[in-house]
Amino acid sequence: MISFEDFVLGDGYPIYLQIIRHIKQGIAAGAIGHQEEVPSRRALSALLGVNPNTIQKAYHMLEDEGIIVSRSGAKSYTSVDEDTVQHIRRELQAGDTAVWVEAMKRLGLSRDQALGLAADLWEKGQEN
Amino acid sequence: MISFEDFVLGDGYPIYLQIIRHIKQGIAAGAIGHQEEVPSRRALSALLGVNPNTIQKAYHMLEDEGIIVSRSGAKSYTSVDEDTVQHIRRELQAGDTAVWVEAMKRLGLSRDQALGLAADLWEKGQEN
DNA sequence: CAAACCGTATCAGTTGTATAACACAGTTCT
DNA sequence: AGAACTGTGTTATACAACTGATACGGTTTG
Repeated sequence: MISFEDFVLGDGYPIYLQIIRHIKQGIAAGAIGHQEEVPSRRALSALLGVNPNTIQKAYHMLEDEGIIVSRSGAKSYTSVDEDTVQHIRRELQAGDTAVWVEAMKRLGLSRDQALGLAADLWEKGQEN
Repeated sequence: MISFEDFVLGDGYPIYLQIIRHIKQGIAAGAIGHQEEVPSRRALSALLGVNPNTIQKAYHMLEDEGIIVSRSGAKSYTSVDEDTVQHIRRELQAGDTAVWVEAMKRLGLSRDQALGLAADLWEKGQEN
């Protein structure tokens, strides 16, 4: 069963996109595997305090990407082969990093200044 | 006069927040100084192809932060002392970097893996 | 079988963002 | 003084995101 323990609702960003991202992150990090049970729409909506429709929207889009398989009436499961994992991993890693690099460049930082700042902030948080 | 040449409207992110960010980035990078003229609401709305009310909302919030000074009827100017510049610089640099570091940690990357990925992507773009 | 769950669908309502069309008063400049 | 700008404010409209409530039929389990 996929866990939503460390999941906290962000501010302005659409909830359904946050959920999609959370699951993709879990897959990329290896915390979520193949044929793993997904929380039901109702259960997750109750846990997060959001509307079931919002969860449905997120799951539906994940199903369009082939990451989730749903059968009417039954529980939903993940469906991630090795190619999918690699694809998601590249998508998230390279995407986020490119955005950050662009932001740092626009702020006028040099490569080493930016990397130094990141290295400093890495230690401030816990773990890794 | 503040330039909006290299400014392109993004996809889903609110336009008024993009405008606020663009001006703050210019100040943090040193491209925008003190007592610099800000494009009029009407002129900028025509240039970007958005509604004047959207520009007004962005300028109004910048005025609340003390970054812009507006006198009814006259042109608007920036108002940024050294403390403000430092504050904005920290806000943008540390904020973006903290978000990126958190994302990389959640993806299961080590510090060196993340920094290596960033260093690679830094070269791919132009300049700096 | 029957209860309890599940996915799926529809409807109306609220909020935030953006558009559109104005109006009014203060300023700058010729 | 008068024209052309400026900032400011109002109202109505549109759309996407999210909420709230409800319903239907399929699956699972005791």
